[in-house]
Amino acid sequence: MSVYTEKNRKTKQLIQKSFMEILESKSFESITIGDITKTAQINRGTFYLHYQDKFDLLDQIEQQLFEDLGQHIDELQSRYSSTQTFEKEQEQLAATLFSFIEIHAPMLKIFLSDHGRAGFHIRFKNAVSTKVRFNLEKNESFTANLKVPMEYFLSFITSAFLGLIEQWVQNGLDKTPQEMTALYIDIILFIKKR
Amino acid sequence: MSVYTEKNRKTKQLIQKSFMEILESKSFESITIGDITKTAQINRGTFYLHYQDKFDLLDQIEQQLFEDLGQHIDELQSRYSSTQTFEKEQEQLAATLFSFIEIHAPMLKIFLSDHGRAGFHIRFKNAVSTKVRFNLEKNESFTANLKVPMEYFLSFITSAFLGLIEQWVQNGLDKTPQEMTALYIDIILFIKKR
DNA sequence: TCAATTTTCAACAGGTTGTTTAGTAGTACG
DNA sequence: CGTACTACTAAACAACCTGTTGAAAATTGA
Repeated sequence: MSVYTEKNRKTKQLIQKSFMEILESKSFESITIGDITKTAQINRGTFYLHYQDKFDLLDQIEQQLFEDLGQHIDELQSRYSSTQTFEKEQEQLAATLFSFIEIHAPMLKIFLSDHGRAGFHIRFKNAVSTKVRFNLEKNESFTANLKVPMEYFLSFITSAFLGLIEQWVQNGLDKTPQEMTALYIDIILFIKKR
Repeated sequence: MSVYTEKNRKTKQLIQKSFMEILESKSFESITIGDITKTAQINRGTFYLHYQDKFDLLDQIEQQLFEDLGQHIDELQSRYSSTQTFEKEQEQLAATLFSFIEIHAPMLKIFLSDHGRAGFHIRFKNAVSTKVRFNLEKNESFTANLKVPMEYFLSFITSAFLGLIEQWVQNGLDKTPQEMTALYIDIILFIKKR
């Protein structure tokens, strides 16, 4: 029984790996099921035994990514929560995000590019927003002093963060996650000083 | 002669209008040339007399949008340049951008959503970045004090701006461009005070 | 060995693409 | 007026991709 499950899992993984491979040189729009199964060296019909279509395939990869992201952040929260200042915690959150990005950089580079699927940056932003919102709302003085609607502030700050990520990934990860965190703090300080 | 040119122009416009119309209820990926020509009530072959394919069609609409954006900003620059402080000028630039967005909101709402084409937000960001960079580099004290690479700062700030735009458009333009400018300033002030 | 499961193979109808060829309607101009 | 030009139409074409099917083959379990 579990050998069947294992075989099933391996084929799905093979399909995903081949798919991501092709995605580096071809846009999602122009990739056909035939392209994928040819690379994976499996029958075209086999693809349909595992996925409804190529949208379903991408959906599942995306969902896995967002789940991983959530878990990565939750782990941090439970470890360091309330053992340090609010500012330090924000910094820690930033560092966690950057290290997550580093791990998944090849995938993110594609998904954020024009080879990916429309709207990914929005879905990614929402996934991050949920976590950031939770973190910010823990601090009462923060929410009390915020004069603008939370949704606008969240969209502002997570997009800004995503901007750094995009530049970083586009530059081929020219910095370490620690350097990126420092860079992020430097920008905030620069804005404060002006 | 000009009657031919005019007819040609009108057909292209009809195709573009029909295309944008369909794009509200169907994603770019799933739209066929047949969908477009059926809505426009023209022969399918006629489409190919004006565009290479649906990618070419979207490219031309996008390019027009970015040209308009550039012109909109350039106009502002030539009118108010150097007659006010750097900060006021930045504020003016923000206001100009928000008013441009308001005009093109229906199109932007689609292009930034999952009905659009992958990578649009990057291309849009680049178009805005070019203009913002020009504006920032005019101020020597600004560039002198900036410790982080300009590309990272630009990506950070234009993405943040794009985040506000996305939220605004998604909220169905619940504010005026003036209110959005004020909101933008409030966020900057909030970050400074903390 | 026999049954269950996964994958393969070939074929199918239906749809989309981009091109072509021939024909129609309107316009320009000597 | 008549000829040439232009935009568009209509229909057909091969090539390709889709998602599904039915039967067979290969792998694994008991």
